[in-house]
Order: sequence, then C-alpha cells, then structure tokens
Amino acid sequence: MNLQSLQQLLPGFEEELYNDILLHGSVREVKAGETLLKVGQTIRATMIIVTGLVKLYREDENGKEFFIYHLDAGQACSLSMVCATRHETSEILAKALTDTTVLSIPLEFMDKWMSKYKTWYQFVITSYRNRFEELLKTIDAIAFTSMDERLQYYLEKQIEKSGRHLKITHQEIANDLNSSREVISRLLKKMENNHWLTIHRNSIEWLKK
Amino acid sequence: MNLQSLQQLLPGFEEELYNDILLHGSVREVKAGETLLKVGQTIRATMIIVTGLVKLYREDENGKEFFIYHLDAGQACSLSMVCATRHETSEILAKALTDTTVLSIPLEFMDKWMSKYKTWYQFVITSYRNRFEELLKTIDAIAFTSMDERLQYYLEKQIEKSGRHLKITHQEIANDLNSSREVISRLLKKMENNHWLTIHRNSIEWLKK
DNA sequence: AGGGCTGTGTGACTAATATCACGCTTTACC
DNA sequence: GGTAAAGCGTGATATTAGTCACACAGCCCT
Repeated sequence: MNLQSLQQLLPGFEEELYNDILLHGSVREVKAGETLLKVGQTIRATMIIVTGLVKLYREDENGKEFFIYHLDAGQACSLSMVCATRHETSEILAKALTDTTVLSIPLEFMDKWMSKYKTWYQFVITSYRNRFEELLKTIDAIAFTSMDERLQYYLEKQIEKSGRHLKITHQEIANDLNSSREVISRLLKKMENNHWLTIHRNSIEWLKK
Repeated sequence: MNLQSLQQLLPGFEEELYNDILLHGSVREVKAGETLLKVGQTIRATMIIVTGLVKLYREDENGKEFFIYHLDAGQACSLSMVCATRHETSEILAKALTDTTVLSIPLEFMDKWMSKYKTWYQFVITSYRNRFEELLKTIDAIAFTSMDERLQYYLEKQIEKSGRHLKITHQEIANDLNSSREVISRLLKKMENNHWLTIHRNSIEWLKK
C-alpha cells in the first residue's frame, strides 16, 4: 500500500493521518468466497476494504445466513469500529464475494485518531450513519414488504455493486433472503415475463430501468 | 437539571464535561403519547433521555409504524448523534411512552466534546454499539422467527422496561409488530393457556420466568 | 456417447398469516 | 340508565410462502 493509492481510496485525510495509516495499518488478501470475519470472533482491528466486494450476513442458531449489506472499496466495517473500544466479538459474518484486499488498523489507533484527526472522526461517524441506514432499510424490506418486492430490492442492490450481469444461482438468492429455491424461481419467472430480466443458467441479466 | 442528578444519570464523566452539559444543554418535557421526533424532521440536537421511556419506530410510506426499540433514562438517541455532523433529517419516529424529560445538546458540541472528553467519546461509541446490536436483534426476529416467537420477544422487551403488568391493547401490539389484532389475540390466548400470562382488558400480566 | 451432478421448472399440498364478518363485553359519557 | 365506542373472541375464507415430489436440461467428465 502506498501513499498515492491510499489518497485515492480515502480522499481528504490529513497528510499525517495517511502516514499513520501506512505506518500502523497492515494489508490482508482474501480470496473470493473466503470468510473475513466469523460470528463470535474477537475483533482486533478495524477493517477497511481496499479492493473487492464483501457481503455481510446475520446468522441464526442453525447457521442460516441472512444477507444484510455489501461493503466495497473505501468502506469500513462499522461493527469492527464499534467494537474497537473494548475487544468485543463480532455479531456478523463477512464473506469476500470477489478477491479482496483489506486494510487492518489495530484497535488502539481508533481511539487515538478519533480525537487527533478531524477527518478520521468524520470518516467513522459517516460510516456509522451509512451502515445504520442500511440496517434500517433492511428492516423496512422485511417488515413491510412481501417476497417479490424484497427480491426486487435485493437484485437491485446486487446489480448496483456487481453490474447487470449477476453470476448467482436461485438457491443462493433463496439463502440470502431466507426463502426457498422454488419460491425464488417462480418469482424470477414472473419478472422475466415482465421483461425485467432474463434468466440464464447460473446467472441473471437485469434489463429493467 | 442540577449537577447531582446529572452525575447520577451519566456517571463517570469529567467534572468539566458536566459543567459543559449544564451550560449548553437544555431540558425539554414531553407528555406521554407525544411525538419527540418525526420522520423527515431536521435534527438540531443530540437527545438524551433523563426520565421516562421512549419508543422508536420505523415508518412505511402508508404511515404504518414498526416498533424497533426503547430508549430509557441515560440513553441517547443514536440517530440524533449520527446526524450530528451534518444537519441531517431523522429516519425514525420517536414517541414518549410515559411523561419524559429530554436533555438536548446542540449539535456543535457533539464534535467538540468528542475530541475534548474521552468519556463523552466512550459514551457515544457505546450508544452506537448498543443501538446497532438492537437493530441486528430486530432483524433476527423478523428474518428468522415466526409471529409467536416475535410476540414473545416483543412482550419480554416490554416487561423488561415497564414491568410485568403491561398496559397495552392487542391492537397496539399488532401495530408495533405490523400484524393484525386477530392474530395477536389468538396468539395471546395460546400463551394464556400455557400460563405464560393472563389477559385483562387493556392490559396483560406476564407470569412466565 | 453415456452417466452423474447441479441447476431449474412445475404441480400439488401444507402451513402461516391476513382479512372479513360478526357478536359480545366493558367502559365512557350524556 | 341508555347508548356509543373501544376492546376482545372466534369462525370462515383468502393469500402468501414454504415443502415435497419429480421431471428435465445443461454441463462436466471419462
């Protein structure tokens, strides 16, 4: 990690903060499909995504995984920040969707930098707010809407991150939404009839909007 | 608001911070049933509950209200904190369940105090984490469990805050859970048969555990 | 080319929840 | 005391989502 790429990733920080990050942060590579963070794992560092795409899940007692939101380049895992103060364990599951590079900042610097650097403070607060909002939107989706709307909302989130051509199976979608394959297949079929998308084997092409 | 009651409400702060709070904070009284914060309202201050109990809701486009969590004495509205940095509007609806006293801290002090007072920083971060966790638990409840479990979880949260004798109607519960009165009535009946509670008019008495 | 695996399509059935319709009780109020 | 409103109980029915069973198609492998 060099200064230039860091400035591009996290623009507007103080010079000194960039140096601090370069000095104390460490870079970690994670292959597509691997788990970055398990539920119950102790959090020792704040993680910022440098490249790649990460999916965050909530897990139930049977290991079922419910998709919450994405993190991509320049975004930080809020939970890893909140946990910062007191070596807490993770409440969520994070999986790399693509090959991913992660920048880890040991916890002790979280506190220091919060008071030292105005821009770091802004960054953390903004991260919180954005994650918080995503959680609220997720709650809206499951509390107020039915499966077809949730599927649409889900697909729109995916294409926003990964492009119109989604490489995903019906089963995977069903898992993310805590539904079943048949239900998803049928709903996708309906959407295809409405020309919102076309279904291929192992992938979906989004046409709508 | 005097120093002593403030120390009791928010223990462990620096002397100077208490003075700052007394100097810059203002106290507001809200009657039971009144709305503290509407969706879309601009947030001008961070709010901390001094006495009373507040219920926070998420609202859908038709005005249906979905209960998320409570705030009680000593707790702060996280959203009012996250919004602090840049005069944002509220994403949630807050209603006073009982007569409530609220301590308002104008936004400009949020930033100042975050870097100036270690304990204020801790307080804010801890608030975030707790609210974040509550949101995750709410997601668990609606994503993974069925109505009877959600109702149980809901009732347990209420008695934790308001005691075993809940003054609430079936209709109100149904609104909070985005369900319908009949469903809630039937489920409550079942719980009564299992001796988990007794149903009275306008109230429920929790027996379980 | 044939066999097996994975992904998808579909009908029939079940379960959970929502909605409708109505009656009955308690409380509030004139 | 009478009446209206609010709260609750309950059966019938509708809708949505999940489950089961099975067929079939595409792909990989030898």
